[in-house]
Amino acid sequence: MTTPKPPATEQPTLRREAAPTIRDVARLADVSIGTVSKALNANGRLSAETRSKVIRVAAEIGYRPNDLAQSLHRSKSMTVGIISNDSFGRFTLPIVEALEQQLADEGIAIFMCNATDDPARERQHIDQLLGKRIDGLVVTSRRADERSPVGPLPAGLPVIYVYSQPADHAALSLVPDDEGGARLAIQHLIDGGRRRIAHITGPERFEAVRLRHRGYANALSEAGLKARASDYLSGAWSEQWGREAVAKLFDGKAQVPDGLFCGNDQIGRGAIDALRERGIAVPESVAVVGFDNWNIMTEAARPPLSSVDMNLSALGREAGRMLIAMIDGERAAGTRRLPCTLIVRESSHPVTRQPGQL
Amino acid sequence: MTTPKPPATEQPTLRREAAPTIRDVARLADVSIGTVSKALNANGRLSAETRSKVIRVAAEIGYRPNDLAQSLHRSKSMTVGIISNDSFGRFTLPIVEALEQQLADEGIAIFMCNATDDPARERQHIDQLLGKRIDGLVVTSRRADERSPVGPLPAGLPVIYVYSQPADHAALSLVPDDEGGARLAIQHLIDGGRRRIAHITGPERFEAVRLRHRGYANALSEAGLKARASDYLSGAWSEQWGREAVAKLFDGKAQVPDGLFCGNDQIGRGAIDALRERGIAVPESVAVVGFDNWNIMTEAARPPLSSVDMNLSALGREAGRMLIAMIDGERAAGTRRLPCTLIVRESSHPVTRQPGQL
DNA sequence: TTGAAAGCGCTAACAA
DNA sequence: TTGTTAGCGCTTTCAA
Repeated sequence: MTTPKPPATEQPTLRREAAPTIRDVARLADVSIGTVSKALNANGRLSAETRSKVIRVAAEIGYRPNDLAQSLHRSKSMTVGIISNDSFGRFTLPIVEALEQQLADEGIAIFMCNATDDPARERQHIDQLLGKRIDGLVVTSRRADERSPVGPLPAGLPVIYVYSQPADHAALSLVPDDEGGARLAIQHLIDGGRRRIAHITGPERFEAVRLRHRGYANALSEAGLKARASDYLSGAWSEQWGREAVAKLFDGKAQVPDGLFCGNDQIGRGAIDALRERGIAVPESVAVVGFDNWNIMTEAARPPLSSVDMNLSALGREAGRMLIAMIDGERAAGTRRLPCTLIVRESSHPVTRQPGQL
Repeated sequence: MTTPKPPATEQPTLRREAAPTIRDVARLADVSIGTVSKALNANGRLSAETRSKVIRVAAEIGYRPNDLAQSLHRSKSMTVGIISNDSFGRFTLPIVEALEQQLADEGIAIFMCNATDDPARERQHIDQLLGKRIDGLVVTSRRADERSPVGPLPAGLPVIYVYSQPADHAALSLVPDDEGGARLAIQHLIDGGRRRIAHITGPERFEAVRLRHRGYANALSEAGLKARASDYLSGAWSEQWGREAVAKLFDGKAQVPDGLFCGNDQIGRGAIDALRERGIAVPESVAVVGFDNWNIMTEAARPPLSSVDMNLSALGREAGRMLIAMIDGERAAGTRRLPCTLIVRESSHPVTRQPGQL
């Protein structure tokens, strides 16, 4: 006999089963929905018996409250957005990582958005994030320079720029203290007995280049040393530029530097390579310090390269802390510069005495 | 006279204004909520007049539908999670970037989670993501090897492992075709006239090492060339190992290779450095090819290093495509290997003729 | 063409 | 101690 009803239209696709709801728990535990809520959120007073029964049933069927529904009610989504106007890279990464950890501990999830230098994409992402009712926004960048502020954003939405600064300085911005980092490097070189220190760095359109140069110049003059104009070389952020700059400083020169402060580790590594190829001993004749503490570079250099660490993880952690505070209602604005740290490796060991010796 | 009611408790904190709701639009446009919904979603039939009025009002007050509420209704959150059991690094990044772009185009946002080798943190993240009712999950890793599957996950939740494989092979996994990539490199070296090709690579506990070695060995034997056991050197993924391996292969040897296939670009660069320091011309005497096409390494090498590109962006894009398909109900499982590409640079230019010449 | 209302899953205030 | 219910903001069906 023929089937009276049409055959069930069986999908070849896997139908995703609906997640259990609080209603399911209530039915199975034979209590009301309100009771389940109380039991699971441990708020109202409830008999221990009922509570444990509800908890058991919930665990059995793998019940997990729907955050979407909760958020709708609490008008707090427990999510934040992080948007990069440049793709996530070497600098952004440690920041995001630390930030993520910090926020995860508070139960806040992160939406990751990348708008590679495309304002339209950025706008689109912001829109989407606002639709998702994020509780806060973090803006990062590949370089710490100023950028046009994101927006427009609803008033009161906590926003933090990390490794990035809004041109209008209206929001909180967390960046490394480049100038202080440079000072650390120079002070260290001076302490190691170096007296003529050159600075090989990147393009001057980078604020970091200007700030590090300032730190270099100030630290030198405070130590009574001269910062000669010819000892400052601005070029590309590359190993090749490091090598070229060494050629400029050393080839056919009677007076040469005994210390090199490089604007990043690639330049530093190029410089070390160039010095070695000239038979100039590092650190005996010339000490070299880089910037970024990018271990791929610092540890592959021969000898390993001392470098200034921007403590980007700390920057990320601080961003997380601040964002949480701001979500709780605190206000903050302006640029905050967090300290760098010097990591000493062989390339800048003192010439006169072993490290640790008097 | 004293104020009868207590002074308004003014918070020093910025109170975030509630976002406008559909109700606000309805009130201001003097229509019903249902009408607003119809007008904005362009579905039901409506007078053009009403529609445009609603749209205008919505724009004026900056109304943006609350995705949370929408999701609650549609039981689709338009979000996916991406979780890395290792922090997001050099390999994961291009994948995530491409994936993000792919999904953003569909209006899907990404939750980024990092559980650095901590199963408890991973579990916690998964929990959170399930609470947020993600529509899909992507698992990535710093290396493409097998890992214990994430979970338990609700049946039917689309899951893709990218640059990572679940040990149980129950889910879809997208990884680069390491073996094919190695073949490309070897074929290229052979085409360039090289006859004795050594393979310097990383630790054998990496599946990639074993697969690339297989590709190397097979490509050689298919070309009628011998893969000598002594020409296969497994060590660390470092420049230093590249240099050491060259010492082993060349120092005091009568018979030396004329081609070097390196397991990654750091090894390749170390090898090039070591060859140059021995006065062995690259590519004239020895051609070198690396793996990863990490431009920091390939372009800083002297000469620039040819390298196999794993097309991680393509991997990410494909993951995005597949994830969307799976969210739409498609099923997929098993390991899928995507092709690599060879990027030729000076380090492997043919010795007998200029490239492009017959 | 428009409005009213149920319901998505949850919380919290109030009633029993 | 437990149950009932309004409502978070939205979509959609049904009625007007």
